[in-house]
Amino acid sequence: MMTADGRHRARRGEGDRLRGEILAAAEQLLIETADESAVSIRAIADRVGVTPPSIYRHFADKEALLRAVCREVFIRLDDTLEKAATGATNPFDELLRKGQAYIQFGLAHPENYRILFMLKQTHKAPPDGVADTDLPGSNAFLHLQDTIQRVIELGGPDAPKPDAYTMTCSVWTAVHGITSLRIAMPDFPWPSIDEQLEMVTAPWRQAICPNEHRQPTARRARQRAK
Amino acid sequence: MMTADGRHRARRGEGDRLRGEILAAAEQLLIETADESAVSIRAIADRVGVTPPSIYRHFADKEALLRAVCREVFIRLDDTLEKAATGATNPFDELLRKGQAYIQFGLAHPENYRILFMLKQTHKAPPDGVADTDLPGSNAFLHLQDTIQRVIELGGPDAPKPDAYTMTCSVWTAVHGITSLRIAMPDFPWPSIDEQLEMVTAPWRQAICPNEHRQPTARRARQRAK
DNA sequence: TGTACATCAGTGAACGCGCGTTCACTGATGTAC
DNA sequence: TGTACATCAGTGAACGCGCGTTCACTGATGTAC
Repeated sequence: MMTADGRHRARRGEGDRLRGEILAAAEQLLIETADESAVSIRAIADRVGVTPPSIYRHFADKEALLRAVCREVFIRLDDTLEKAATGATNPFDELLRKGQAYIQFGLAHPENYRILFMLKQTHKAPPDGVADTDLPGSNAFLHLQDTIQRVIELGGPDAPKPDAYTMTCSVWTAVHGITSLRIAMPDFPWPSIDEQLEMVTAPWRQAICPNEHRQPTARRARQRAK
Repeated sequence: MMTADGRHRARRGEGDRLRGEILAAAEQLLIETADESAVSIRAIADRVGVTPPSIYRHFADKEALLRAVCREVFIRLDDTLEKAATGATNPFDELLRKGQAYIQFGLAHPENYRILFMLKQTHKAPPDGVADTDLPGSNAFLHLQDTIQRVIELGGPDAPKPDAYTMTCSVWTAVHGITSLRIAMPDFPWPSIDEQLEMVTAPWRQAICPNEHRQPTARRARQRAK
């Protein structure tokens, strides 16, 4: 028997092939249509070239499928942030790079970002019996907390020592604010992202690294790169 | 002829009565069900005690209805912020109060907040021929910009003088981040809102009012209130 | 004051649609003899 | 090497559902004479 569009069906051991194609198609649809409601079981099946019921051989229901998509996107987000961090010259620089990468990731894949952080958390609920810490989303968070811990330790003995966890939440919250508001209101006359990041971080830089001179972000980054 | 649930229908001049009831029902449904998809023409009509087609005598289509709901919510948000500002002892205090009120407003009416700032901007597009500045949403923004202008002027001659518009966007973005991430992920172990606000504003307070002593927000507020 | 009439707010039935999901099935693939 | 058989990935048809919207209508309200 052939698949609807002429592909041969998966062999015995290849059950995961279609599974992967389904996930890829779901993500593709999210990106292309930029419309969560366009991502239906039927549309996904269509895109893969398969009939809707065959989805159910790989996912219990739509909910489980979306949960799997979230998992993929979380992993990709974490990867992106970690890659962005390599090559940083110091923890503060690393934090800045991660922030920029986070925003760029969200703006480049707005509907993916949307299902992670702008919808009800249903899709993100762990399947029964899986601890929160096993979720790929928390990896990105823990990695960020790492960076921030090092930023805090960077400060001189007189610098304020905020709680790393609270500060991680605040940083996340800040970049999420920039990202999600732009996704929701792309037509608003936003200032440039660099301006916004500079405005948010400038006094922090001052407070945490009080012995450095205040300079525009971009200039500092360029100087460090030398 | 009587309405479906026994109310008398509106008299000639009272066309706006049902209109108002429809808007109220739509908002009620958003709040109660906390589920945008539960707000259908049919559900709204049911709630009002009227048949679905009668909605169309008051709104061209569902889109127009949601636009009207947004308008109402924007007005209420602006009111809430302005009320929160009265009684502030200085511009910085005013800004803080507005920030707190904004977050509380969002958390108290999460689905209302959601349709304003977490969905695609379709509902918020002005009807043809209406300038952006006529939208009630921009009132709240302009009022906030006012406050921030005064905060900036509060700083001594040596304090940094950031651009008021950019800074307004940043403040909005910051409180939106706190609000929307909590709405999307209510089960995350967030720090307290006060902690988060303090963490975001502390270095700013330092930078803008460098001649004041740094103190925890709450303590300062209490002292001022005396 | 009484009557004929126009208005128009709201009705009731129906439309076509796309959705998630189910069910019994088919037939290519792999395996045992 | 050839054949009978079990497996199970994917099919095709159908389900019931709630949705937004349309249409011709009804009958209470207000008005003109």
